[in-house]
Amino acid sequence: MARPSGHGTGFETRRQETIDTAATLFARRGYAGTGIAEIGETVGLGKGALYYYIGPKENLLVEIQGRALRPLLRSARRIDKLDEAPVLKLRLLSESLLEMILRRLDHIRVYEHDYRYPQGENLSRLLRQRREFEAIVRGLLKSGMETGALGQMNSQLAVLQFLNLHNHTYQWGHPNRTWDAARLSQEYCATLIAGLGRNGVSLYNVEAQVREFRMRYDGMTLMAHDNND
Amino acid sequence: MARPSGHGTGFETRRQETIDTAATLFARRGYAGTGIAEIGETVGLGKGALYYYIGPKENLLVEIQGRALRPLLRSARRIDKLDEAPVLKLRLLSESLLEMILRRLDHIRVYEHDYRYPQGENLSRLLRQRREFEAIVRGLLKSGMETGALGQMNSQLAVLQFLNLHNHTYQWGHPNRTWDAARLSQEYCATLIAGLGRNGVSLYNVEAQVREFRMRYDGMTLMAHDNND
Amino acid sequence: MARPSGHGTGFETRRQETIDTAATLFARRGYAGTGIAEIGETVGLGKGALYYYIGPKENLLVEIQGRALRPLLRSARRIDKLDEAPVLKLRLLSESLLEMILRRLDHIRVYEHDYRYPQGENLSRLLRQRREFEAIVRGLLKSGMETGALGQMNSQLAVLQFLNLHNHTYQWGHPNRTWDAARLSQEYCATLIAGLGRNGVSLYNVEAQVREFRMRYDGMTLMAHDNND
Amino acid sequence: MARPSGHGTGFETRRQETIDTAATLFARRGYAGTGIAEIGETVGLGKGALYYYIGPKENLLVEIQGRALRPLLRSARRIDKLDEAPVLKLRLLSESLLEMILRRLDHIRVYEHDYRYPQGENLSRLLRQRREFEAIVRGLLKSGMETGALGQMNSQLAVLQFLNLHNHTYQWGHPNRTWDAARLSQEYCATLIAGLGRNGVSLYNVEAQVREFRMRYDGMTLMAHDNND
DNA sequence: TATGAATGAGTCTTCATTCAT
DNA sequence: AATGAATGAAGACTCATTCAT
Repeated sequence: MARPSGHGTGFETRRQETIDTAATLFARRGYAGTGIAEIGETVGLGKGALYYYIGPKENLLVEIQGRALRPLLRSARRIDKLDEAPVLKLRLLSESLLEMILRRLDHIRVYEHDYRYPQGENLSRLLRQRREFEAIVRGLLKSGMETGALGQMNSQLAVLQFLNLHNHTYQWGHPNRTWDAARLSQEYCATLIAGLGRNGVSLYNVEAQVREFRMRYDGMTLMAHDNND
Repeated sequence: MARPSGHGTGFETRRQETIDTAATLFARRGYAGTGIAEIGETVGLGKGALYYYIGPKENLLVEIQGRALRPLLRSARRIDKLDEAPVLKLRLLSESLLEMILRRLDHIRVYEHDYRYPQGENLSRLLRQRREFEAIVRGLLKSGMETGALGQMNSQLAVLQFLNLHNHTYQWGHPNRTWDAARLSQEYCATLIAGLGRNGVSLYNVEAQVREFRMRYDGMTLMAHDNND
Repeated sequence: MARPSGHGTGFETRRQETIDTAATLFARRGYAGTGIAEIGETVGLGKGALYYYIGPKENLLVEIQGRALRPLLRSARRIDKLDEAPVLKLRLLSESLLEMILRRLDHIRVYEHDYRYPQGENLSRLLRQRREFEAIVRGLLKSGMETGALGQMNSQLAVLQFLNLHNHTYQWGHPNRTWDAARLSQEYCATLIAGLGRNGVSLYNVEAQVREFRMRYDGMTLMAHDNND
Repeated sequence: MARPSGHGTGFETRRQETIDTAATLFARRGYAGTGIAEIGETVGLGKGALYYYIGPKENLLVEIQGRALRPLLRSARRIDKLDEAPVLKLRLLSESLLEMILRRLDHIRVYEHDYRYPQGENLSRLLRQRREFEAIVRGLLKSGMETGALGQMNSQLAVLQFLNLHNHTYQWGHPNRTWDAARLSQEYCATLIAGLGRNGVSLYNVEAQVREFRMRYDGMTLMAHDNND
């Protein structure tokens, strides 16, 4: 936990490399099924050094889950605040979520499978973040219904379908998959809008909105990337 | 595997109880995170006795996965052979799948999370069954498209959405949930039919078909229950 | 130990069969490496029944060692009492010993390898018998030297060579071996007589004595066989 | 097998000490009858540390057997290549073998009793080495017969007697025994030469050869000692 | 006579973690 | 910044033994 104050240049780099490796291995064999020694060998560090960089094993899990959830929440909040039509925001959120899932397949898999292991504050932080994300999705869906773009329905049922459709994608995705985040988002949202809407809101309608939005905010990225996640 | 020939009356009962317990514990803490000793304590058997009933730990996993997959495949095959409209069959399959998921939440969770642990023949059997189930779903979706009930689309993308929507439900379901399998199936299928269809195939249409089918085959159960699953 | 008094007809038969089986298995995988369960399966008895016939595992070892040592001692004593030339008696003892070794390869191997396992009275009886056998050999060797048939030498050294030569044979013998006990005995004794003697006592001399002895005591068996060993 | 690359100074020392201890214990109670825990306690290492030094239990057996067989084979090969009379070479080999047996009684006992336990490559290497040693002995015996120093006889029978006489010595030897390797070798070879020879080749002949050889190759050691065995 | 069920100590092995250096 | 050494609890699994029936 409390790391010694001063660290050399390479420290953070090494640390992040180690977390990367752990994510790959945890995804492959599960958190409980992966040994600290294996991680050490893969990154080329002795067991002692591992503890210098990471501390106890659970930290790895916390970091991995944080890497998935933190940027996701950040972009969800950013999108939520946009002054756009709810369905458009849903569509943007969907793509953002799928980008994360496809880009960090390992992390998501670990997050989905091994979220039972953290304990105490780590666990409650995790659940808090998860709930906030869901709340944003629920809010957008409700707004969509209020504007009439989506048909009236139990909002929890709507959230359920939105998240099922998106989150389970990690079970299928391969990095070199045919479909990228944009395409999948388009498909999923088309299904959800037409399906939940049941009133003929055109797919092309939303996609047109998306294109128009992108022109306005050219270059703006809704996903948080790289080093600051 | 080859259990010693003769066994008393209580043997199979005890054995099934033990598998039940294991399913609960595995669902809670994961396969790798649950100790044999813990299972023993919970069912009230010493480590030795556990091995008498079950053999190696992996057997528990195999049994649990079998309990989920075997009856699922059985009802999928049965539904597939019916001489009915593809979309109706999809709706029946959906309900059958959700029934299993809700009735055996523990088993499904174990199946989804710990399917990497079995090895050799156990693993390949698992994958074979999984693929067969998917193939049936894909077949029905294609037929649905051919009859025009569903819009034309990449069939893999359709399978993906069908399974995501259904399978991820285990992450939400509680036994005392508001929604039962019938209700969820109705919702999911409405979404998929309208969403994948994109052409106004009426929801009520399918549900009417379902009601009519149930009248004809009154009492017939498509889910395999009880002792033979 | 204290077996219930009355036993059915088959009891002793079954018991001996079980010991046979144990000897085979112990020879193959060692005493410590062979499980009670394995023995039970091989003879077709449940674990409970095994205890009815045999009692604790160590009994098997004691029985097996007894089966090897008891008849050996009996014939050694019988030969020792004969009123014949010492070297002839050595030759007869040699053949008797080799017969036992070749006929009961399993038992001898168990006896040689696993004699450390018995404890207490079992162990001391074993050692007592072993010493008696050696004493007889030593006595005969000494007499042979006194009569001048063998050269003078340290008698312990002579015993050592006699027993090494014979006892180690179990490591080589196969049931269908080219050489039978008579042939091996002839060879070994030729070596020992000429070797220990170092004075030209002819091999043929002894073998002639053997032939002549056999004529006189035609049909008499020096080895104790079968059920009474 | 593949030990992690870097190891401190004490590592190999500790490791060898552990193997020493294991040899003593295995000799006393057998491989299968000796627990890892017992070895640990005796050397003063926890179970974990034991695995750090040795790895799986079988490694101990392999090391012990190697310690006996490797130097034996090395000196056998060296002796075999000498340009001396076959019977002299046999006599040198005999002493070399007895030196090993008396110096490493524990190891030899383990080697003779527990050679069934290694598996796979370990087992086949063992058997290969054993056969090579026998082949050298057989070769020397045959040469001895060809030169007329030994009488004609079945060579397998000669090997049998040579090895029986030598190898079984481990059952008798104590470190503080009256007879050392040189004396025993002299005795055994005298017996074998006269016994197998049956033609009056003088014992003193060979011993004279030995003395003369030792003068020529003064200080040369045929046994491999120390750290490199 | 024989069995099925149960036990619990014991088997070898692995693991996360610590710490002196 | 990193390592080699050590620990000890826990891992899965086996085994000889017992006993009610």
